[in-house]
Amino acid sequence: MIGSGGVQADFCTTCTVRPNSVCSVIEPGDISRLAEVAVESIVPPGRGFIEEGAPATDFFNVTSGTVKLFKALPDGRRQITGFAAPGHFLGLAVSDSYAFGAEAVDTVRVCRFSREKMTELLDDFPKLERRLLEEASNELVAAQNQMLLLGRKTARERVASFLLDQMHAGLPPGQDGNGGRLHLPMTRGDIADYLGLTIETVSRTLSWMRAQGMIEVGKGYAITVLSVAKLEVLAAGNG
Amino acid sequence: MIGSGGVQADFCTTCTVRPNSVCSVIEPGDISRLAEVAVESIVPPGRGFIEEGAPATDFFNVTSGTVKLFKALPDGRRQITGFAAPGHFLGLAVSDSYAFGAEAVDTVRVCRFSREKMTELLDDFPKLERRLLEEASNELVAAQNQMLLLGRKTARERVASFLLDQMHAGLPPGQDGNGGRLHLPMTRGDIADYLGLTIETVSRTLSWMRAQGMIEVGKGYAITVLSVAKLEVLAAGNG
DNA sequence: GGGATGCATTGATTTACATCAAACCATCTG
DNA sequence: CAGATGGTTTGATGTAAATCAATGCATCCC
Repeated sequence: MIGSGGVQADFCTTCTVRPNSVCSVIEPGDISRLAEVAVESIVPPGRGFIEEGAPATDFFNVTSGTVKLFKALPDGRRQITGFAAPGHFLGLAVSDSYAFGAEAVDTVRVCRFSREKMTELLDDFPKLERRLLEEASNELVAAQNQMLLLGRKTARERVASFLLDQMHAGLPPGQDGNGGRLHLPMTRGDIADYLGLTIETVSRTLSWMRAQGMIEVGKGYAITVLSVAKLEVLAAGNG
Repeated sequence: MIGSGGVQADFCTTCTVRPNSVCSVIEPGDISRLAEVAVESIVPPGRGFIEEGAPATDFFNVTSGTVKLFKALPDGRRQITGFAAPGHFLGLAVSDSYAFGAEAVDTVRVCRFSREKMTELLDDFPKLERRLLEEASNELVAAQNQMLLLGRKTARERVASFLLDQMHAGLPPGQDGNGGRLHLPMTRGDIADYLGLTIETVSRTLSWMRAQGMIEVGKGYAITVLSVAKLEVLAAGNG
């Protein structure tokens, strides 16, 4: 385990109030059970807290910030398999070692559980197991979409799909956020590693979209989507 | 639902004896419960039985043969997200429509459950839910590996990884099958759609591997792996 | 202020793979 | 048997994206 340090609170307080968090399915009366197993950690930007291949000792529940999950090849090539937002659950491995690494993009708060105690919890709270199955199913759908993207979409289609995904991410379905304003805490390098492209191609594609009047690229990590329709045409494989 | 026809038996008989099948976690005394909800279908080669986007009415458990799962873009580009072998579970969608299509590669036998009755089963048999969670976790790991392959590996690395995966597929871990002999029921087109390549590139890569003495390409669907070591070097990103 | 440092952007060139095209070789069918 | 069909292989050419290479532009720190 890398970066197991970081500030630690006595108890995972935030995740009991987050909707969709793992802890939120526990009945209020049983919260004390949770206090025995859950510890909150604050992970600074860039710090890794799950190392690919290391013994899988803990489960995590993200309560704030953004986490990048990735796999790497021996020569350093990296594929980011997903960005985990608050409510997301990490470390659901059947194997006894982690199949992926995890690193904080910005400042991240996670709720940490030991795996063996988690097993006990699962036995006692069937709702929790149902919730995990639901989460895993959703991730599977996302993974299949990403395979289609990585295997068959062009660079422009990938970036368009990514921006559209980011607009809907973390929002209840059927809501379009705040007028296309996106924050995107990750670097161009992270986006490239997520989309199976290079930094240069991501940058060029964003520049091209700006020239087409589809987006505005602001300072820092701000991007504003000006035309969802144009991006949707692109992402679907037309345009 | 496409191709919902096909020969149907009164009851899913094969899946109760298959290790790792969904039915196998049901206690023998409760098999009668299962008989109420499970129906076996035989699906001929090339026939689709799950249509992407159609209402998700059923769950399936593959009991023999090989199924290809795929997603498609409007213009016809296709990505095969996985091949489902016996024991595999299909249709675990949270949404009310299927996120992918499924089609028989060779002759396939599936055990079909209605989703609403499946929900009742889940309530009554906690073991079943545990088994599904395990299955979903394994698929998630496979999906992450595939994302690394699609996003970051070269054509040679992809084909090498595929052949190695196929050698271990369906076997208990730590067993190397029958001397490198592989059957591969799918066409070059299927392999291409699975690896994010074209038919021609798959064919050329296999020819190259033959020329390198790594494999033998037999008639029909037979491929023999002559040097696992060479393939492993390739798949890891060296060579 | 004046380097460093760490992203991001833009341009020139290369290349791995796709595309286009032609055989090849089974199996099937009238 | 001839011809059609569907998958596979091999070759010639094209191109989208990678690579190589500057330059820009913040923030940080001495």
